[in-house]
Amino acid sequence: MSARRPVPKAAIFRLSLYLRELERLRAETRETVSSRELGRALNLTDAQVRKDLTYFGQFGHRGVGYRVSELIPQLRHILGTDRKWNVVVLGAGNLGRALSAYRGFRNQGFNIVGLFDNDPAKIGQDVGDLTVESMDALSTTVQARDVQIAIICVPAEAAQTVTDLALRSGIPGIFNFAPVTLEVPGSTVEVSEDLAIRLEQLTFDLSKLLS
Amino acid sequence: MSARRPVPKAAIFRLSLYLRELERLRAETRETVSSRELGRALNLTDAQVRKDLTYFGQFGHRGVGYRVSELIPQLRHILGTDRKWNVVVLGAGNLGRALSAYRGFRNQGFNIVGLFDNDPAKIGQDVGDLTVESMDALSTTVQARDVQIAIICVPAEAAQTVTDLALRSGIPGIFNFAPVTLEVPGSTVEVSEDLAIRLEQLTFDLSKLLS
DNA sequence: TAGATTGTTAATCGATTAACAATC
DNA sequence: TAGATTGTTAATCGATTAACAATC
Repeated sequence: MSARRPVPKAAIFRLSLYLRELERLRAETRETVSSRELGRALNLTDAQVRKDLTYFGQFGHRGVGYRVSELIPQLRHILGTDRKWNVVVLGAGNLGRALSAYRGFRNQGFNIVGLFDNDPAKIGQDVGDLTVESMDALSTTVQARDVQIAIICVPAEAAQTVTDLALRSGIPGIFNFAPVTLEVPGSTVEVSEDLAIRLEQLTFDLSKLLS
Repeated sequence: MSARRPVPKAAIFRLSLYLRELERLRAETRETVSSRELGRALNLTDAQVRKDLTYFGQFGHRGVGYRVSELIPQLRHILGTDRKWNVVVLGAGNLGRALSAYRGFRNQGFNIVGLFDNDPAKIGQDVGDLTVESMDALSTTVQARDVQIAIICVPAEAAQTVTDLALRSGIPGIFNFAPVTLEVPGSTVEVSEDLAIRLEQLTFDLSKLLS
């Protein structure tokens, strides 16, 4: 393992954008694409595209560009989406139920294998092809179904408790939608998404625009 | 208007985190908070907290810290959440229906005033206190209900078309959940959120952790 | 070959952190 | 007053961009 210079977090994000665009190009049966063209489609410079890719290897062909069908599996491998991930959704409110059924996840190799809630009124309800289970059953399910990711969709007050439960159950990855900063140990991975905050990024610009 | 040094985009995002944390502190009836403490709660340095705030003014009190009930309205004003925003949701699939009913938005001053879809089978359906309307009715609604924001929840293929329709209808702000890079004129504001990509940021780290 | 385009180094730009005088 | 903590400048760090030799 070489002493790897650190890869900017923003570069990882762009890798996903490249992959998304490449899959679009493949659907159009495009065979190659240059860094210039890829950048143009995503509002990035060609230098940025090449730099991001070379953090991980040499994927291009001088004078030619990048072969679409060659680069796609490479990016998938880097991003870890060349395999299946088993996911549980914790919290069966509006958002939890929607994400459980979201095709955007299922298409990308994420299997939603369980939906959990503490509310007795919700337990037993069917949501798509899932049935809401009790949080108490989480630990058993994680072992039985080899779960790697928990999507947290409970209210802010419950998020840390539910996260702790998920981690104790052996789930290493947390995708948090609750509007709270979670404390997780370094041996686990956490990504947070606060949709209201994202909307505030919009209103910040909008306020200036409309004033 | 002074020649304002540019504010990092990341700083705007953190402003929202400060606001969220301050509201939590206020619920606990805390009166003041220091930059050190605020940073600790959010995994940031105290210098970062102070720097971010001073992009917009002098809100603190030397020797004391920041008064919670004083800073909250200041941040709300900066972020544009000291007013109501009227929002329509375009696309009444799983995600669109969930976001239409999402309390996390409603609580923050976002009024969802319409839910639209092109599918005749969906038009007329009730979703919470909304009824799905035809996309054709969008333009009329925007004028009647003074809409500033459209949340795009249609499939990738339809997103640009629906966005163009929203912009033509006079909506200046686009919050896009479709997995596609939109083209919008500079006179409008756009924020994109690809949930599958966010999940890939998690699997990138997770792959390394589990290998 | 000539033209195109990568991979990579060096230069630039921007954001974060450290340090400390101001001051409550 | 002494202790705490801000606001701000300067130093550091990191990320982006420009430039170009390598090469298909």
